[in-house]
Order: sequence, then structure tokens, then C-alpha cells
Amino acid sequence: MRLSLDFYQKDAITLARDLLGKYLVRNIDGEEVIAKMVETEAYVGPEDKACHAYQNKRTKRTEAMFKRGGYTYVYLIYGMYNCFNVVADPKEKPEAVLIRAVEPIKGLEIVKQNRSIKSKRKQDLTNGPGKLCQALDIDKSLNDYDLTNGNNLYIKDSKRRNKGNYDIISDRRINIDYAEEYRDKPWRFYIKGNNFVSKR
DNA sequence: CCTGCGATCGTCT
DNA sequence: GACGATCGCAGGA
Repeated sequence: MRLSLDFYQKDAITLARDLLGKYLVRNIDGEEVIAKMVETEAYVGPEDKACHAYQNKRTKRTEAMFKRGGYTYVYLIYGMYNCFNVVADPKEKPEAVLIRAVEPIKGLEIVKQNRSIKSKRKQDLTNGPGKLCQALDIDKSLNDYDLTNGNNLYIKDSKRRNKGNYDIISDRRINIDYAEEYRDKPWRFYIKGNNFVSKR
């Protein structure tokens, strides 16, 4: 079942944990790709020096983070890759969860097409924030997109019985050395033992 | 296995 | 004008 509005109205750290194991669903020209989210990072609003909305910095780019939970925040990084975030919290609280890695569940052929790589290791298809955006064809056209309404992109519960009963590891976030005392906050979360996690 | 490096461009100063 | 919530490749151990 698609996650409802209230699921997202919580702080980014809680949401980052709760999103693990949930299914990200992407419709590309009628073809469905489904991927399980296995690694996330919380970006915790005005206080967090690693967050784009640090000190409530409000620009065209960060505007989506100020939406209520359940919207997307997608931005271009290093001129060539996209990063996909799920906005948390009620309106005006700029917190979001970066999806760092997913595990393909359905539509593997499409994923392989979207990712033309030499590596034959399956995990290299989606074990990174830029990689999974390529794999699921997520770019800025899906920024500021309502995950609770649209059909192009949404999140659903896995039907499995393991309702979030994963062993969850928390660790430092990746590549935010500039964030001073927030650099080492344990706000990255991943499913223990999962092969698609980008870094352990 | 690991480290270093270049690619590439929208966004903000 | 500078830079980045990254990636893939090359080269060495």
C-alpha cells in the first residue's frame, strides 16, 4: 500500500529509519521499476551545517525542503548526477532524507539499460545516490513532486511480514567534511548485511 | 583491495 | 568565479 501523508510528518531522523525496507516505485512510460530502500541519511534542518537549508537558507533550490513531508527534493550535484530526497516534517520545517542506496526488486532490465556500466556486480547498479537516480531515471523534473499523489513516483510498504524489523546500523554521513561539529553525527542509516549499501 | 583524479554545470556569492 | 550530500577509471599493492 502506498504510504499516506501522515507517514511523512515526522522528523528526518525518524523518517530515515522508517523508510528503510520500504519500496520506491517509479513508472517510466508505463513500465514499473521497484526498488527497496536500504540506506538513507537525515538532513536535519536549520541547525544542521550539512543541510542545504542550514539557518533556514531559502533559495530556489532549497524551496522544496520547506514543503510538508511527502514531497521530493531532487538536485543536481557535481554537474552530472542527481540526488533524491524525501522531505520530512510539516510545512516550513526544512528537513529531508537522502536516499543513498536501493536494491532492485522489479524492472531489473530497465535498470540495466539506464545504467550502462562495465561492472557485472549487481550492487554497482544502485549502491549510491547518483547511481540510483540514473537507474530509476530520476532527475530535476521530479523535484518538488508529491509522493502521496502522483503515479510517476511514490513509496509503498513492502507486503512482507518484516514490517521494519531489520537490524539497522547508524553511522556517520558521507562526504560532508565541511559540516564541522555536524560532520560526525550518526545520521546515516542502513540495513545490516545488505549488499547494496554504498559504504560500511 | 585501496587511493587519486578528472568530468561537468546549475546554483549561489 | 567557485564549488559540490558523486562516479568510474587507472594504477599500485
